[in-house]
Amino acid sequence: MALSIGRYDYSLDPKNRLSVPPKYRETLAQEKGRSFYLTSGMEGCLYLFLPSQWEKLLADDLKMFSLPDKEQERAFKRKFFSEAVEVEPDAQGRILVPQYLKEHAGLRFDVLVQGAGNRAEVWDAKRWTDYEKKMVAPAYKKIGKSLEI
Amino acid sequence: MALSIGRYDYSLDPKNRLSVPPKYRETLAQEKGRSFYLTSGMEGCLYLFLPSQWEKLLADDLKMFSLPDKEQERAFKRKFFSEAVEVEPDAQGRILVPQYLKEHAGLRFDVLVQGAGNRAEVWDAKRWTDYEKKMVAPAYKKIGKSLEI
DNA sequence: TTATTATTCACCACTTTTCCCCACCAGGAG
DNA sequence: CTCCTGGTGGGGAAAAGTGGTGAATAATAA
Repeated sequence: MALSIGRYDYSLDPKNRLSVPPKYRETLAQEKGRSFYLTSGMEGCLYLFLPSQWEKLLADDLKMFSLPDKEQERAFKRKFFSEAVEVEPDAQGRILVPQYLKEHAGLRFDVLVQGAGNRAEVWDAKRWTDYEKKMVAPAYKKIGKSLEI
Repeated sequence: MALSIGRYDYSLDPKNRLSVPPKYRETLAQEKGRSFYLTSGMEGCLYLFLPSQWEKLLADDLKMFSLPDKEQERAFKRKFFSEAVEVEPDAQGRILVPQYLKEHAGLRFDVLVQGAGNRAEVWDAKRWTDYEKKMVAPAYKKIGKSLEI
């Protein structure tokens, strides 16, 4: 399965359109579906999945949906499915970001699209730099002691 | 089978007509039946099924409803099925919400139609935000920690 | 039964939003 | 320089959301 890597700078235009890196679009063209799956992510970003990545997520990770407490399970599913959308790039390779996801990620004008392995992530530029300073750098230093690579 | 995802804002008009998202209507058009199935749901919302989703519910021998207490199970099934209606969208893509279901979900003017996997759900806007604060956020926090995403 | 009132539903109409397409500009390669 | 690719902006056609009217049907009263 295709791995999402790399970092790309884009701008979100007044119509909430966001360019997707050509490499991702190429990969998309080789897959069955024609749309990405966009949804809210942790730490205030958005997750962007290829169809194959999305399928895998549903098949593997979400087994944990089955919990003893069905009430909580419903609550989690509601958030998960309601915030996800299918987004098909236009002829220029741009996807449309729904208003509620734009707000979730605090997207303004400068936006980052970056690979994160089994998905890509969409970040507001400022939010990313803040997050990197506060979380990524310290964590990198700390967990380095127990990582093999 | 079609997975219901995404979030859409609509208004319930004075005649209790409610728009259905175009994507759901497209899917409906590709299925055998021409009607959705609408009934009362848990936590004060309404469930909206595509024909295929509804069929699956019945085909799985109704195991979704299974409870330790069989009398309670019967009681719940009775409510679920007696309150279910077939609703066919009109030329503008709106369905008619029966008065008793409107009351069950406390629908006022601002209404949400959102995907929940094996169904879509109809929520009063205010009721959803309250539910999200009280139930969704805690569940997400709890379950999210163990998820890889 | 008939007349009258209420309700439903198909159709029409208006406004806003969406989205498809074209155009422009910048940077890099040939 | 010229061609090509990729990012960005905008205009206009089409679709979507919403409200309303009137005919057909049902319900009720005389």
